[in-house]
Amino acid sequence: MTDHLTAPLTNRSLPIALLRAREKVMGPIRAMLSDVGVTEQQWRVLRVLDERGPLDPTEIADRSVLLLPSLTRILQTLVAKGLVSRAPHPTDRRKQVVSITANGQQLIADNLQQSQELTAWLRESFGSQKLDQLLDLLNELDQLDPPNKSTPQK
Amino acid sequence: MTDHLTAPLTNRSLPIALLRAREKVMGPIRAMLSDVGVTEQQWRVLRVLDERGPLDPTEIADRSVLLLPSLTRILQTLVAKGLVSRAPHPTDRRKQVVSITANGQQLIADNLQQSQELTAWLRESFGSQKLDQLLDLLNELDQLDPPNKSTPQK
DNA sequence: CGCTTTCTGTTAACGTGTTAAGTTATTATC
DNA sequence: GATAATAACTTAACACGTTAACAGAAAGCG
Repeated sequence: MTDHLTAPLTNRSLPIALLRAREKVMGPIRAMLSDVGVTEQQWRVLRVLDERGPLDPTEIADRSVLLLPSLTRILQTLVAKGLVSRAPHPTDRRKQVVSITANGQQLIADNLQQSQELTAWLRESFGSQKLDQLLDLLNELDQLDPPNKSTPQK
Repeated sequence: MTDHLTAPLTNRSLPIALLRAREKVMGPIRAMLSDVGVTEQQWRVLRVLDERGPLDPTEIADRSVLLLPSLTRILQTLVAKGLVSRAPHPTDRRKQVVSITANGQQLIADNLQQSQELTAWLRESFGSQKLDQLLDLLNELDQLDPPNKSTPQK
């Protein structure tokens, strides 16, 4: 075995800690969603569209934390399921406008309560204050600039 | 659009915040690993084996936060690359013993410094104290029991 | 001992993550 | 205003995530 005097042990690794935490909170949510027949990612897209109204794919991808190639496939699935619809953008023919359908809204309405119960469970068992603290730290972390591999100076 | 008076906005959702944070810290690491020709998951497996010595697949999966079916494929790849080796378990013929090879150790040695630099960057730019606080919160979150879908009372 | 149950790992199938390349449409430049 | 960048997707290819089904081996039990 190599010498690890200076190697951060994997159990104190932020990437792994983030993975485990995500695993913990997503487990119950996935269970709920599988009953409805949508994946976690499809649910995120529906939620975003329901929250913000019609959007173009690029903005959907950004808000639901998906890459465009993934979103392309997901939208195809959601259209096939009749949960969203697409229309050409009025002025820019490269773009599309994606909207949630009535069926999509219904799916959300049908599961929102259970979703909120899971959120409430988390807030109770973990502690409201600590949860907010955690969210603040994560959001703050997200504001960081990635390490400069020769700072883009265009 | 549906009424969202009670729906937690996605930008205050813990699962999404965890995703974004993970994205932030993994970006630079992925860049480093792609130069070496191993994926993030393969790197995790190698790190674990290097840290703890030979292990059976189940424990590797647990420690590197992978599901067994994924690990099965990853180990096949790593064996093919000559970075790990497998041997039958001495007493339990269901099990295997997976070890990192000299090449695997060399790969880690070659990249450990850069990996640590990324960790150091994170600690500096985010703040050592906040990083520890974040890790503590995440680990604590991981200790929670999932919501009781009829508490397992065997 | 024979049989069921549990454990360990694999395979299969489908959806997503990630990178690279390709298409069509818009914008910038000379 | 033709041409070279850019932008908004899409497609393709490969790896992983997730669930379910499966095969072999060990444990529990009658």
